[in-house]
Amino acid sequence: MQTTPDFPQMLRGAGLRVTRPRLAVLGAVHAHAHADTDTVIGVVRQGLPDVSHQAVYDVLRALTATGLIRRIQPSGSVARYESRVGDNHHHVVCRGCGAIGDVDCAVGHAPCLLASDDNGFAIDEAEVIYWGTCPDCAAEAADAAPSVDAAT
Amino acid sequence: MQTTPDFPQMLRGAGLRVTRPRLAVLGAVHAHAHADTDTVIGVVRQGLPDVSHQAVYDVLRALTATGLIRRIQPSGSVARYESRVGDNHHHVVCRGCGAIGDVDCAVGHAPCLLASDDNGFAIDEAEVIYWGTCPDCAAEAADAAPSVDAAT
DNA sequence: TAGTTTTCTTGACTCGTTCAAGAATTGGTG
DNA sequence: CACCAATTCTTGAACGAGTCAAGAAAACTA
Repeated sequence: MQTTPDFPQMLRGAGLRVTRPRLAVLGAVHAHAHADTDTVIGVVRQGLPDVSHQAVYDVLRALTATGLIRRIQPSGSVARYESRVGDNHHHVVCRGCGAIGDVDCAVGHAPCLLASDDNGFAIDEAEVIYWGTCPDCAAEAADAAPSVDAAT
Repeated sequence: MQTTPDFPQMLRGAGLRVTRPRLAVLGAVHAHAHADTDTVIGVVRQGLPDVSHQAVYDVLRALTATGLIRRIQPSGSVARYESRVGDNHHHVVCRGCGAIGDVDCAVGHAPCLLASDDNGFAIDEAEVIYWGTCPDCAAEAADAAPSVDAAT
């Protein structure tokens, strides 16, 4: 675990100018996995109170385009960002609260890249989303309905 | 291939009232796979010109909730609907034009349901989206840049 | 340090979708 | 066949994430 990623170096390496908003956004995404845009704006403004939301949108797009961060967006959710890139991992999403967790690729390396019939598409990535219920929501549901009977 | 699915029967079976907007929406989704809401509205209005967009939204939600149709929404796309349900198939999405194709589950039956580490989530579905380039967009790209050189 | 280009600020705006209240329709019952 | 209650549809407004556009500010280059 790198305790202090060299953000300026990362930006330069991606061909991007090093600016304070960009450092702040990059830092925010590294510190808060799966944060949505609003959360990123909030975190960024803790250090740079006057950053415009537009700047954050621009930066997030630039970072995503250069591969420094990854954008994920499960159905029914707003855009979220994470700093784990290049390792082809996937996500579990809770149907109840929308919580997201990381999941390493299940079947070895790049299993799903082999579709049974690719319709002539040139496939370059397989994105997997596991839908389910997180422990918290499961406990809540069990609490509300402990079992089939036992209700007044 | 069923040429004439019994839509009224399907609605009743799902515990829904049989109304003209619902029959029209169900028919539209069956006739146009992966259509977005706007397309569905357009198709529905060919037969029922005065249906409100709100009714279509309501019906699509009701049909999705009862499992008669499925809603898919790749990142950066609006909501789309399809009538293939219950067979756990997946999708290829073109990065260029957003075209969607169906893909049968690659590794047997329910492969991806086994995540390497489920974070304590109770997983009930694995959704796979293959990202790539459709034949049309590939041809267009090849046309614009036939090879590395050969440009003036 | 000056110049050029990229990036950020400000403010308005779009689009898909949802909310709310009342009118119309459906399916069941006498 | 007529009536009733519940559901569904119409109308019209509203919301929120994200985008567009123009000018000011900052970052790299020489």
